[in-house]
Amino acid sequence: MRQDELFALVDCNNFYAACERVFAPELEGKPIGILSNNDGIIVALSDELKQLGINRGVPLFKIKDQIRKYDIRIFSSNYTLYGDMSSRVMKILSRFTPDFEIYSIDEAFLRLSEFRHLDLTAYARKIKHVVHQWTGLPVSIGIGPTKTLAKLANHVAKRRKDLAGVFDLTDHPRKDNILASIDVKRVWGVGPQYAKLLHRNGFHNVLQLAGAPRKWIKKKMTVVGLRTVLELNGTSCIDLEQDLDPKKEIVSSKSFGQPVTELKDLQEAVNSYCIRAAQKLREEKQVTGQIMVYVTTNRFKNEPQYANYEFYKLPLPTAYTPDLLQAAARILKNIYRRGYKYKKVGVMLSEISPEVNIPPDLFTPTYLDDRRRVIMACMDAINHKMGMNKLTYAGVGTVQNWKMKREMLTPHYTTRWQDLPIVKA
DNA sequence: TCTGGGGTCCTAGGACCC
DNA sequence: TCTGGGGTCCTAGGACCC
Repeated sequence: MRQDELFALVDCNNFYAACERVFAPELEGKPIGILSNNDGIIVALSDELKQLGINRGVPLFKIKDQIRKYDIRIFSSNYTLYGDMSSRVMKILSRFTPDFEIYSIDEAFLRLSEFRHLDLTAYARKIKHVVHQWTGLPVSIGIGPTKTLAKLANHVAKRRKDLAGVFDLTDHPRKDNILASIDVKRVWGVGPQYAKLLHRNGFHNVLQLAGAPRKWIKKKMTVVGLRTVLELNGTSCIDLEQDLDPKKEIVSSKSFGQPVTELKDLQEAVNSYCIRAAQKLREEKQVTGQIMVYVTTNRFKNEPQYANYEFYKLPLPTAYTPDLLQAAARILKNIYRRGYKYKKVGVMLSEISPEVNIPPDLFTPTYLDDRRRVIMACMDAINHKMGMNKLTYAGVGTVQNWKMKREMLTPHYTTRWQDLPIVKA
């Protein structure tokens, strides 16, 4: 716990919508919505779209009328584009301090404790300016003595237009008034459930939450909630996480573009997610000791429902795709029931550990010491060079009835030569 | 017709052991 | 009538994040 820290949270405004806009300037001023996988719900909105009263999470089909009426521009999510723009932003931020944490695709925490002699608001304005100039993306920056307060300052920076996107909450003369004007649900770490609980018990604004009895908070919101309250009071409990620690589980799952009933189609989808999960595993130089597969029908539909899952412990930790495909196929056969319309299947790898830690086995060759690892490395190298899944397994099928919907996808402007934008003189 | 995907952390409670 | 106690490990579930 420390009292003398200073953090900035840099957050790209409406990141996905802004990325689309960078390469299609005619979208300036237009309401924009970005869809989830399968084009199901709105996951990101431009300010113009928010002003129309549309919220994150609303299903596309529910706003069809408004789309026509207000000329709303809708896009499928283009993660290749967003990922590439994100790494550009992060690279720029790293020039301003080596002491920073990439928190999500569009956010980073910067430790500014060593910069306290500077005018931090001016410094943040400069960061904002450079990011915008070099990438075309607008960001907001909040500054505070803890990560939680920096997040909150960022919220204020976004909401109040007079601040021009930068706000420093540290030692602010009107800090209490500001905290008192913000609902607890805006606090990092307070989700819908805890917000309800807090409201029920008379804690409505952030100032009230900061003054809540610590014992009660710990009892009702565990140590996580307690940390949040301490952070609101200026005691830093959540440090930067710089060395990205290896993942503890890897999940690959997607809803289907249309209902799937046949085991064969489910099997293809499971195979394809399995292959993807195994690739991620090897990228991190990890092996897995346990695989889980689950299936579920569409819970929103008024038709027979079924959901099930099963774990399988692998005899030895592995990252060899065929091992996982075999295990997954066996699980799927166990849990599949004929007669249901399936909406989604998923694969989860857990008990993940670094490949160098595989225990030596006297009798069975492990993933490390036989040729399986070499084969995987070859496949990964080829796919990396030639494009995703140029080389794959017959098990993923060729028809792919389950494939997800992406009907409104923009080009891969930054990562595919043939999609490069053309400048007309 | 159409409702996302991928993560993390914490706790309670059961199983098991001595 | 009496029927321990404590430690550890595991898992499921609930909360959160973007």
